[in-house]
Formats: sequence, C-alpha cells, structure tokens
Amino acid sequence: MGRILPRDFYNRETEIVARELLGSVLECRTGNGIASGMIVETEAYIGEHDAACHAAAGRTNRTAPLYGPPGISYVYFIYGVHWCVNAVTREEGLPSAVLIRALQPLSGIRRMKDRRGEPTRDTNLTNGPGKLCEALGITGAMNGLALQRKPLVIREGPRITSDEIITTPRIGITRAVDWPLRYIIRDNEYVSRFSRARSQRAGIRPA
DNA sequence: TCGAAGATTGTCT
DNA sequence: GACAATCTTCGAG
Repeated sequence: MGRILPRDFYNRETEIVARELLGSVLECRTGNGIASGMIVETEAYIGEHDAACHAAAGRTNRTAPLYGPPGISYVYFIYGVHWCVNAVTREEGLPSAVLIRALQPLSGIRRMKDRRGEPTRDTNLTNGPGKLCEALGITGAMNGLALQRKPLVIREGPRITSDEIITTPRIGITRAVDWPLRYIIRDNEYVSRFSRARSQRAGIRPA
C-alpha cells in the first residue's frame, strides 16, 4: 500500500493537486469494512473568484470546510439525492478544493455492489461523484475530516505521467463553464460518462 | 417562514 | 435527449 498523502501535499495550487491526485487511492473504512478505488477523474474549484465554486457566495456554514486547513474533506449533499466528496487545498482561509468525480474500484468491490444495488457492469460502480460516495459509504458524517486517518484516507498510487492526463472544462455546472479545470486519465473506462455528450456539445474531442 | 437553486443520476421516450 | 426525484442551504421578506 502507498504512503498516506501528507497535509503538505494539499497545500499547493489547486490545479496541481487535482492533477497529482489522479492515480492516488481513496480509501473509506466503515463499520462494514474497507472499500477503495484509484482516482481517475478530478475537478478543481479554485476560490471565491471562481463562480462555479461553492465559495463564490462567500463563507457560510455549508462552505466553512473549504476555508479550513489543507488536506481535509468537504462533503456536501446535492439535489436532495447525492453526496459528493472533495479534498480541500491551499492554506487556511483560501477556499478551494478538488472534487473527486470517478474511481476505479480496487478493494471492497463486493461491498460497493451491495451499496449500489448490483449495477450491470463494474464500470458503473463509481464513475460519477454521487456514485462513488454511495459505493464507498461516504456521507455528510465525514465532512471536514482530516484525510490522513480513518475513516477517510487518500494514499499515494501509481505515478501518472502528463501525457496520460487529459484536461477538459468542468461538468454539470452553470457558471465558469469554460474553465479547463477537469482532469481525467486518458483511455480509462471508469471516468464519468456524462463527459462525452457534454464534451461534444462544447466542441471538445472526447478522450 | 418561504422560495429557488443546485459540482447528479436513473429512467423513460 | 428530456425530465423527475428529493432535500439542504441560504437569502429575502
């Protein structure tokens, strides 16, 4: 198993952290055991000047973790249906984070299937921010926690070279839609599917 | 206290 | 491709 990524890893420019999180391993330990997956898709949300970032509206109870120290989680509930998990970046007071959008399942796949209700294909287990939280059992109870200890840990994974990384505009947002802050591993079949249609509409060649 | 919006997903046409 | 499901958060009244 790789080493746990230290707090300093996150105390850098959000775009760099988002790229380097590709290939690392998100691990979640619940009462049911451990489930983990390799991160294959991320998005950067880079501060109050980023209209798509939750912190664009300023500091509120909800966005408080974004302003916290680097290397903690930011978990929020969206559309009354899904949880999404972020890793907070940069020093305290600078609200920015990396949204984890897709994983390639590594361990605890049986548990993931149980939580997700047996999807037809393994690629459908964690290929989206809401899906991966459901598969790993991540909820709001894990908001604002340090990512260096259980239940939520991110470990170093295989090194991903820059020519294996594709950059595209972010997905599913209504503001700052053109900012190229989404990072995916080229040719990985576990990236979220939404991307293809959206990318084509935006005139960007899909991976 | 109310209303609107939202970093999504699954289902139906 | 379109749309409903479902609920938390926040600002306005």
